[in-house]
Amino acid sequence: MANEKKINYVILGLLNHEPLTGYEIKKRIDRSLKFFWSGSFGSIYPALDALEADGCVEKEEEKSGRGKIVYSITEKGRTLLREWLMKPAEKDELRYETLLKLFFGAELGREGILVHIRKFEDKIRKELMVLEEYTANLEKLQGEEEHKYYLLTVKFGVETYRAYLGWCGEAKAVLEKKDHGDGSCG
Amino acid sequence: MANEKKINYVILGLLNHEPLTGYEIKKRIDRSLKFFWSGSFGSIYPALDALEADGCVEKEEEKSGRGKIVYSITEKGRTLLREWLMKPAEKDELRYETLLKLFFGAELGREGILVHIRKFEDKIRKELMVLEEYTANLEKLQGEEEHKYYLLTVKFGVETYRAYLGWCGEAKAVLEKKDHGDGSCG
DNA sequence: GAAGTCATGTAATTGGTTACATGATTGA
DNA sequence: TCAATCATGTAACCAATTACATGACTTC
Repeated sequence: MANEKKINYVILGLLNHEPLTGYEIKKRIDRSLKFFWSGSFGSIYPALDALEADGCVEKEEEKSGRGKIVYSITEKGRTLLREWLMKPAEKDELRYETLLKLFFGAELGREGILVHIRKFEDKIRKELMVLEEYTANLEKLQGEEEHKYYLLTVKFGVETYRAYLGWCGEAKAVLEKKDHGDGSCG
Repeated sequence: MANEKKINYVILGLLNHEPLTGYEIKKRIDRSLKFFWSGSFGSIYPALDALEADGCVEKEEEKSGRGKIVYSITEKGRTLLREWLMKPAEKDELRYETLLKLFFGAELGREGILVHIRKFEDKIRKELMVLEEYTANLEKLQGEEEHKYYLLTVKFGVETYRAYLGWCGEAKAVLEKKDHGDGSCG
């Protein structure tokens, strides 16, 4: 009941918008929550079972076709979701291996670190383009209450990614300066 | 040997700078890596044992006083660290419960979401002040190669946190507009 | 008919945290 | 003397991922 598996709330939150299969839940996570949350099939399916046993969701098995299992939220589930939403967020956590390597950069040296930064920059640039596309689409499509909140999370992504790119430029400038060497000129 | 416990590299990276006790390693993590990495005693002490058994670190037990155990890195450890540093970063991951709640904000409503955003803003504002202090100190103290990389990670934090605060302002503006209600005026 | 996606699930593992237990040293 | 911090460690737990297994439907 009151366990703290966040995947439960992710599922309830998504089902609160529309009935979905486990597979579709996974897709939603990978598309819309991707940059601030994740979840695997290995956690989704067992969580759906548990939520159903608990009466928080209901399942409907399709008789024809592939026999997919569509879940929808119950009143009990909605209450649980609402209770969780009202509680303060417990953990906002960033875990960037790139920064960890950068922190220990003295052992690797300037050039090696630049490789990491350029790779990071590329990845962010691509993801930013996607998020900017989302922004444009969502801004056209305003109206539904839900879209407003979705758009805010996307804008969060856009602004932090822009800051990342600004930082990448700065970091490269610092490291590409050749005036005080690290022994590389022979 | 080739297991992927990141805590091993955190420890090796820190010991590469200076010999430390397990307790001091924990302090370093909580002070300097805090905003992009974490680690508990429950992972540090066992990892130190394993690294020692592996010949990657050496321990020296203080005979007098508290009998603390000071670890230092070996050549093998340094090699392992260097190998890891050269590999591309595998995972840069952000997991913000605040954004998750925001995403499902339609169920909670405007006021509830504003509470989360204000709390988030406060936390970030405080952390930003700390990071800005670090920046000032590190900029004075330039010279050591290590400080340059440390400073870059701090600057990353400063710029992303500033972007967060900018976004908070924008988000509050969107949600505080009272013109299109959510049923709150009776 | 092959590749790709849709679709559901399980078992083993993992990397880590939390909570607990213990005790020495330091400083008000 | 009392609280805070220094200091080391372990056992229980935990949420989640990875890898695997299976098979139906769709599209070229």
